[in-house]
Amino acid sequence: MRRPTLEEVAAAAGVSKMTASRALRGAADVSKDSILKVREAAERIGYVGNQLALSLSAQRTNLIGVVVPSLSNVVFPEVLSGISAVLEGTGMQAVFGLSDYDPDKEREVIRNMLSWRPSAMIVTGLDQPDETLRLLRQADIPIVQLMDLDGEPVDFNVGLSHGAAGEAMGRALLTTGRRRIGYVGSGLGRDLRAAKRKRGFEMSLRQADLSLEAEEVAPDFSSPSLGKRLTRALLLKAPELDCIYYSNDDMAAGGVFACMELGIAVPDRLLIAGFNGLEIADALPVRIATSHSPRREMGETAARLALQAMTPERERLERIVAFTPRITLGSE
Amino acid sequence: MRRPTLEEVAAAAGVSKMTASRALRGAADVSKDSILKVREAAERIGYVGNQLALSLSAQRTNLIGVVVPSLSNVVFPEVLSGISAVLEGTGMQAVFGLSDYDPDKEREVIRNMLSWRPSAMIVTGLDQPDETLRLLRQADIPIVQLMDLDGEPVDFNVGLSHGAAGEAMGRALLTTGRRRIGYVGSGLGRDLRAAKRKRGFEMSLRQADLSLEAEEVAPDFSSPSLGKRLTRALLLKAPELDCIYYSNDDMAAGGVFACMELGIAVPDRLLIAGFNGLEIADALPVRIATSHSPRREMGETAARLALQAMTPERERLERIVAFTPRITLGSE
DNA sequence: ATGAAAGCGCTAACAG
DNA sequence: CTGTTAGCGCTTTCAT
Repeated sequence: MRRPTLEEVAAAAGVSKMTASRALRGAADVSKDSILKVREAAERIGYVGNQLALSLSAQRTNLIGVVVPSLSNVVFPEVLSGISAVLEGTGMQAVFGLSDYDPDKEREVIRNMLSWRPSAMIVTGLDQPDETLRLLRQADIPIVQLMDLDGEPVDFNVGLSHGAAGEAMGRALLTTGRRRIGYVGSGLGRDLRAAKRKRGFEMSLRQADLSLEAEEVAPDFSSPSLGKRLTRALLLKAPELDCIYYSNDDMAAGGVFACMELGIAVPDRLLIAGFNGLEIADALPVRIATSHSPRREMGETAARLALQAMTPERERLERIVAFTPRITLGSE
Repeated sequence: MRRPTLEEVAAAAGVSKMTASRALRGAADVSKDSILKVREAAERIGYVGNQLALSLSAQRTNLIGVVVPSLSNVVFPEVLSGISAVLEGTGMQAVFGLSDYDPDKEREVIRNMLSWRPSAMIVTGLDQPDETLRLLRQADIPIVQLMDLDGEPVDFNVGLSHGAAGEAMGRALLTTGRRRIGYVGSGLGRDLRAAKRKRGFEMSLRQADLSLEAEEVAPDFSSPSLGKRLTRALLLKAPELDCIYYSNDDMAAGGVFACMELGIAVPDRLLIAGFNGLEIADALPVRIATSHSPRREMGETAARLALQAMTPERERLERIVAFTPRITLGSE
């Protein structure tokens, strides 16, 4: 049994398809009487409009495609929440896709999304392969590239420079007098932004004629457990470190736990530095240093930009919106 | 400039629209030669199929609608990852929506999704208002209700009984000899499943002629920080507690942090019990009790069920798939 | 204020 | 193996 169509609503209300269509969309130039009859009929029949037909006919959709690498890292759910919140009530609707940090998968996800003819796309990062970029350009819709800033955007760009963020953290840590510095990270092969932070960090050390004394990296996904394990391994190799930089706060939290178990005073003897400014960092019994990335704001900004870029206002918009993470060093 | 259509691909390849259509979909009964020509033409022109037209014409979509209350609680991203993973490669595509724990918003999100004519829906919980249930039933597609088990499902149901989970945790804690028991929770007004766990937990206490000695609840969203604050408040009111049950592991982690700062030995002096079995519980420097909920598996199962329910196999499927969370008490 | 006609881009069904 | 015809359910455009 098929779902009721607009035609059936119209018949039940005793008007034409067009009048029914206008009435339901709240268009001007429809008599109060028709509106009432149509609304009533639609309600009674249980009519739910068909967006497929609507979008095909109107030659536009209310869809904004959003592609993120994963949902396992809390950062991305937060970005998505920001996007959702801004879109709420605008009539536009976000559609999410996951790339699993895989460029091929990302390309296919994007291709799939484009086949729904979204009115804009928001994608993570600037490092897409050429073919993916070509797909996006040919779509001829506003494209927002999100999170990163170190590269050439296709269209719009909202994010922060991870290279600069790593460098800034390095300089900040050096001001505290720390000199024996180690690094713990994970998934640098796929998490290009974490890798950029590490490079920036190392550059700041070089400028002070220092370098990483020891590092421990794993290909796995980041987690407090992994951070804890790698920290133990690192401290075994290099017990005299007075500071460790982590690929992110999840890993850094694990570092804190390792230190608690080992009886190492944080931050007095060992300073722990992460990235993101996650909620958990606030709750920990000791303070860590971190860069607060405005994840939700970046999502909100991207969504707002996408909306504006669909209007004539488009030409007057800034193509690049740069955020700067705020560094806190904890109790030091 | 409009995007190229199938017609243009066909023209470029020197065949008819239908042959082009068949060639691109890899249908049988198309000559090798046509396939090659069409593929080449599509590639050259940069053709991306139009799902709107496809779905409208074929009278079916490859969409599965998924509605969850939020992405802030890591549990839901994990569920979504499970769903995504199962759908990968099946040609079906998940579309996510957020209800923000608001029944009205949930209804509108579901109504919106249904207007895209998804082939199945997966929604969180069993406690939808009648009107929402009516919408879902009238859609005449497989409906999977997820996470919860305490209630009457519309169609299919995958989850666990939160009442039973709370009760089981209560009984387990009692076997450890704890008698002075407190509770810390948040958002029980909207998080109906957490409220069910609390009720089950209290029931198990009553059966041992006990009751909660003290409790601290807040309307906010759960987080380690909130758990820490409420734990401090609770211990001020009731310092002799030997056990605290939390609405979930995020809150329980905050409880651990509070105890560390207060110098309270966990679990020796105070046993901390949460719910979910989150990754962070493993990394903490002390052990907490928790119920391990198979979140990813529930998502996978729901997706698998939705897929099967779209086939003739539908009649032979179990309507209810019950999971039982595994309880671990930590070092006790 | 309302309606009729045309068409969005594709596939199902039938013919060749 | 390939093409033709007839929609899918809606909106746009043009009449009235």
